[in-house]
Amino acid sequence: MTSPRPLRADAARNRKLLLAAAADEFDVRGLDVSVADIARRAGVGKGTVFRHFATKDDLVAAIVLDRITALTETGGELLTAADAGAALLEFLSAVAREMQHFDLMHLQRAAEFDPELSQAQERLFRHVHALVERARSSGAVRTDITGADVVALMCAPKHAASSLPDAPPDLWQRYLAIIFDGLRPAGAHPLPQPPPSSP
Amino acid sequence: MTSPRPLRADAARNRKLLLAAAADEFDVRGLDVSVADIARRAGVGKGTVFRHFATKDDLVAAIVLDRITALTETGGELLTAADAGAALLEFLSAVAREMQHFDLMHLQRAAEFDPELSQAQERLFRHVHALVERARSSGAVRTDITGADVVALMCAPKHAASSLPDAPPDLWQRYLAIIFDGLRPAGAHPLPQPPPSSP
DNA sequence: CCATAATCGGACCGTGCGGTCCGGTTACCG
DNA sequence: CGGTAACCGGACCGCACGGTCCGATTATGG
Repeated sequence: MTSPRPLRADAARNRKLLLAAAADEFDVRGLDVSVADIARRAGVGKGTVFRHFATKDDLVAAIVLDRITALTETGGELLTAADAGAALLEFLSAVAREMQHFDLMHLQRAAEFDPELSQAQERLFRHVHALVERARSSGAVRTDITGADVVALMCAPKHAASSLPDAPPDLWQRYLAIIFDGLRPAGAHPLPQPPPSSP
Repeated sequence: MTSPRPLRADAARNRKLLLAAAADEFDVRGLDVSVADIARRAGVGKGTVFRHFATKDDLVAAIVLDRITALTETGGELLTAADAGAALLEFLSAVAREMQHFDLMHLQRAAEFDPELSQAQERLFRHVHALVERARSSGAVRTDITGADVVALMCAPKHAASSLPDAPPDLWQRYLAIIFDGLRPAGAHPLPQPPPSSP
């Protein structure tokens, strides 16, 4: 795809270092760490960053693309699991684990001008819809929610947990459990507002 | 408190214009609109902004303080409502309506160096705890959640809704309903992870 | 081992931000 | 109505960021 020439050895190594450093830094300190910081963390000059990724946005796009792809794969495997409800829960756990500080808003904005990322996003959302559909028809989740609803709520557990200072790193599991209980059919109350149509 | 001298007429007017313009701009375009934009929107020079609010953070603190205070008042009134469960739901609706783009993380960071804001936050959280306690002992919400859990989840509905592009402005009601169903005792599954201790 | 082409890295640039300053203006008070 | 103190606003400053450039360096193929 993007390999008209086999990268030189040190170049390939630096690229990996950069991706790792950037992923780390983004996860810990948010999306607006400076490129200089990332370069320093990778033990590399700032110019090297821009040789590999023309712009900072390209760098975050590369990382997000990796994670989206990984999640899509996970979702694909879970599509054939026996327990559809457990599969959906497992998938949402994977999202929380993988997405750290990236939430949908960032993804949407990044995908807006990157067709590759946009396609990856679409593939992921298609899997979410399928997982939800299976869980719905198996009776594991209520029938009045849609895939788009789950997409919207996907990042909520992680976000809720990290909005508290000094939160233990696994607290998101608690909020995923609460939200997932809200998705179950048992004791469900009718929902106001129609489901969103977009994704 | 902060009135050693009664503000001059035009100064008071400009201050109000500024607060309104800033609140608007923050809600629509997020927390990082430039001070210059806010000034222009208020029909005022940039210097005037800094005369009224020594720093940009002070400006957002003033707005957040207003909203926190309003929410605290709402919470206080709801504490004497007949239906404790409905009161909690109503309160969470008020939060979603009032908080727009401000989530807890911003609040925490702003409160860190502003004792007044920090106290206001504490008062608000105390009311949340009380509302949750009442709802719990009336059987409206499950017994294994705490006030801190609700604090963490407070901003989730709005955040989930606004993570979708082209979402209708009231979509948060749908996600509040889902999450609130997750807080009910009916069909609740045991929760992993202990509740957070912090707020 | 050398020629060469690709890569490296840090000095450098433009921009836009938060924040300061001061001459001109305007509201208050006697 | 005049003196004065407060306020207004925009020119200005320093800084940090994303992004560029080019001389030094290094991996690679013959």
